[in-house]
Amino acid sequence: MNVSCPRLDLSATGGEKQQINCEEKCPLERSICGQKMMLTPYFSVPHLPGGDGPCLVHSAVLSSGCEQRSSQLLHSGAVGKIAWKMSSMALESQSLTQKAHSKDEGFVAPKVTINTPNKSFGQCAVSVDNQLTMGPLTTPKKGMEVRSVDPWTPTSNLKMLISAASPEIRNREKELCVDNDGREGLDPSQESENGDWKMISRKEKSLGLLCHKFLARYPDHPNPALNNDICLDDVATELSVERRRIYDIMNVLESLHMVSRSAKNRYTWHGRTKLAQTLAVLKQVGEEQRYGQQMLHIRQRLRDKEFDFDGEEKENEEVVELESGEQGQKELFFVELPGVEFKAASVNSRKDKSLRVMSQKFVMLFLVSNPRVVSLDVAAKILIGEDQCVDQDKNKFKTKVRRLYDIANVLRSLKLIEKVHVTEERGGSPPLNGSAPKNSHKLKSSTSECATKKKSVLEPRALENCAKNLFSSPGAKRGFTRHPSLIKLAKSIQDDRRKINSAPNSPFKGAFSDSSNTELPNKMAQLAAICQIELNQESSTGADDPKPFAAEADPAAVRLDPSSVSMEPPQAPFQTPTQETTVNTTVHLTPHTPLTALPTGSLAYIQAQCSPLIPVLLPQQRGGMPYAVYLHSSSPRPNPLVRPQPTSLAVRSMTFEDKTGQSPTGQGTAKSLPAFRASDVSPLVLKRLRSDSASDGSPSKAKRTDPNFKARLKARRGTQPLNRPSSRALHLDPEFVNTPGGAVANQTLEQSLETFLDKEDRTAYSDSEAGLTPVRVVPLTPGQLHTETLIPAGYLIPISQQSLISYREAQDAGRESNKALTPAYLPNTHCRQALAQETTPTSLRLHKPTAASPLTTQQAHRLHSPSPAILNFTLQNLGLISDPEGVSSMASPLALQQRGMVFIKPVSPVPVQQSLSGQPMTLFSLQQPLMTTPKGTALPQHSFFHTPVHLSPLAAMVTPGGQLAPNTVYIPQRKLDVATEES
DNA sequence: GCTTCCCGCCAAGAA
DNA sequence: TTCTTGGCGGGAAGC
Repeated sequence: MNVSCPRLDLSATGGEKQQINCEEKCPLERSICGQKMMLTPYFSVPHLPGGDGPCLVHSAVLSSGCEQRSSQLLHSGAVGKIAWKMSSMALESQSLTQKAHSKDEGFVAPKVTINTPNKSFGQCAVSVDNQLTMGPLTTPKKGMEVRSVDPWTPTSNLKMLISAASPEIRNREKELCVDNDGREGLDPSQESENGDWKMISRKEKSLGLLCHKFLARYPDHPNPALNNDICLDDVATELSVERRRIYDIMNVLESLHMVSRSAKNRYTWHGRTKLAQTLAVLKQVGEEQRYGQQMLHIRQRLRDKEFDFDGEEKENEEVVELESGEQGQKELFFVELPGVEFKAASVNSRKDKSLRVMSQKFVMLFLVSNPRVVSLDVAAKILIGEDQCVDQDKNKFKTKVRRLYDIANVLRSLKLIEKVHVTEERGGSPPLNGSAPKNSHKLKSSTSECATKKKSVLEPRALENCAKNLFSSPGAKRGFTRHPSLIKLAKSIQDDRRKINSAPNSPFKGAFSDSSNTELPNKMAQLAAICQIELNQESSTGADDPKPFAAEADPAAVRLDPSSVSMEPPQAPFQTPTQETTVNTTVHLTPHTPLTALPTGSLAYIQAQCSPLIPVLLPQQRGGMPYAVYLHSSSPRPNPLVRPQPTSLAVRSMTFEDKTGQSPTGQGTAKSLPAFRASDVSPLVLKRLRSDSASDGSPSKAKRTDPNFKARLKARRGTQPLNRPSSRALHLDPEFVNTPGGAVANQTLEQSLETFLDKEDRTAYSDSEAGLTPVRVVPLTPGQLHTETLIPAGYLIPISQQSLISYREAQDAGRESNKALTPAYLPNTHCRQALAQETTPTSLRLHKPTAASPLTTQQAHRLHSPSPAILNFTLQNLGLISDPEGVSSMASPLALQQRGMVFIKPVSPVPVQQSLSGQPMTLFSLQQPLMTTPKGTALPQHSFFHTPVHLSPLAAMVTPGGQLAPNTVYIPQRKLDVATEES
């Protein structure tokens, strides 16, 4: 059967945006809709709420079909400062062959076509046939829906993709196939009668999966010249769902301007062509709405609750939250894009509660939050506040959360956000008094989450990681971490580790076995040393260290996937403008940072960036997309910038990464902060904010062991925010805005950002001098992951090669920009040159440019060398990186030992330099001591394996005074925890 | 027990 | 009046 639907082949329109009469062009369409469709002309001018006028700032390049070219220009560095690269998920690029192929061509027709020569004529594959024979489609009635299981339909293709990606679903699909053998054509209602439909797992009927199916039908970048019309009836029929569900999807997609309502029951598919533009606009609007501010308030309240053991406080806080939420907040309606006419049916009647509006607001929260982790709870509160609902009750909150789940699921399908495990970083207040955390259920939830979800990725280590989380959680009561049963568990885990380490492929087997016996005591002794070191360091550098703003994670976070917008495989070594803008920022490594060589590996010790995660790069896996596996480190990490130690609570969360590659801090926060300090903000609020940030600089757990430090901490207690991610957190992917248009669109934002950054840094300094921790000092680098709050436990985070490369570029640019910076700004820059190429530990084989290669050697390194960002990220997480001015004591080999993290080559010892010549290097995650409470000062190093390497960034990093030592240094190593993707 | 979110009722509004 | 749209919350699956 070959159904030729003009909807899929309207190239005859010549690319003109014109009114298309279905009756003329599409017999099928005629029979289906018989109505005119208007391809959206891009003329109208949006009026952004709170804005002074039309928001055309971000619309310059994007719109209609110029994106592709713009993208190329941006990637080549010819245009703009921000290159929103379209990276792709390996899955997408590999599986969606048709889609990817289409993308390569720039524009493609909607994949609605069902051209299935081999299609079987089973009863189950009848959607199109039925359309042809049934005449005009009407609203599907219950029982009329047909399950489209034809293997050659787009939906089936999607199923294949999903099946390939998920063994669980694959198995389920197999079962379904078996079931359908005898009952093909059964519609959901019929199956329901038979019980089959209801037997289908709830997950398989999820809105996210449905959205996946829906998205698989259409290209990311449709040719505007073609008819990209969407008939809801068709979709509902072919996806075998009720239209109600389709509305949910469409509303969210509409909020992102991926679709636009063209007529009743009809939408026009825009794909991701406008996504970047939309996100840029939303970001701007979000900043205007001061969502970041509101989130801070709410988070602060939540943190206050944590410290307040009086449950009655809750009600009062609710009121305050509402007030704060209403503060300075303007009523926000649907944000339109230039040229996008909004035709929602009930836009005027329900817009305030519309799912699309909620979706936009939700996305805004990600865009303006730093880190881009948004708690559903917080989001719900904000949304409720906007609704001016004073008498909010739990029901309303629950309803809001339900809707947010719906939205989040769709956004996840779009790969704009993703759920992540977030370690509960209870920054604030280490229970010095030994009191138990108020939120014990969260602890349970976290651990449960860890035990279950991490299992899928790191199953062998699931329990271990959970235990590590427990021990690494500063927020958790220490007494708990010392509980004998946990210690016993830790030992058990260590035994397991020994077994793993004793594996034949472990190059350090002997060393580890030797040290295993004394490992625990030694580590504890080391921890004590760390306490002292960090305390000293804090004294010397103290508040000068850049601190992430609003680092606390909320209970449920979503994260934007770097590949969400892009379908292109990461490849280009071009520097993104966005990253260039971050040159002045402190080097903040994230899993999304480039795996480039370390030509100038600027390494900085960012105390606040310490996280319990040990990122392990898994380069070039899955279609060339490197992944980072985050393993929780159990070691006590000095984390002055972040709110104290994360509790070991790894709660399920979602991250929404900023795909703009822009630092949330740098933009959302930076831009919002000035307003914060404006006169319209009460001193109390400002103080709270500062105190909030102060928590970012909260001492590590190790520090807390110091009596003096405890006293200091105690004095500050109550003002320190909890860096505790909520159980419902979403994280926006840094790259989600990484689209060409977005780059241009955000250019303006970026330009204005630097001014704020400088301001903020200065302020931070003054705050530090005043005894307050700077609100925000760490401008995040593109694609960076806010480690202190965003701690995906056990997730494989795809790393865009592009972003990685971009990071390198950003660093380079950053160094140059730093030269021009005022001295006041420099201290917070934390960028330092290093003998990158010679010393960079790498997990990637260096690319040797050929004569024909247009790439320079440096570029080649950028492409294939390990990213300093990764290194920084890791080291920062481990607290091993020191800033140029910082005390170098932390960066001693001992510190490395204590952190238990090291970059090593499979064949060790070998100078890193050699590895750079083409030999692959592997990044290993070394296990951390489970015991987090340092009790001794003895620092036995003999138990550690040392890998002599030539001076590396690592070595340079650990060199006191920031001086590069031209000597080979020994990198202490501990147990090997070979983190592979399979692990 | 809590989180997550599917499901479908039913109301508002458009046709 | 019919149909579209989608707000809303019960309640169950899943953890």
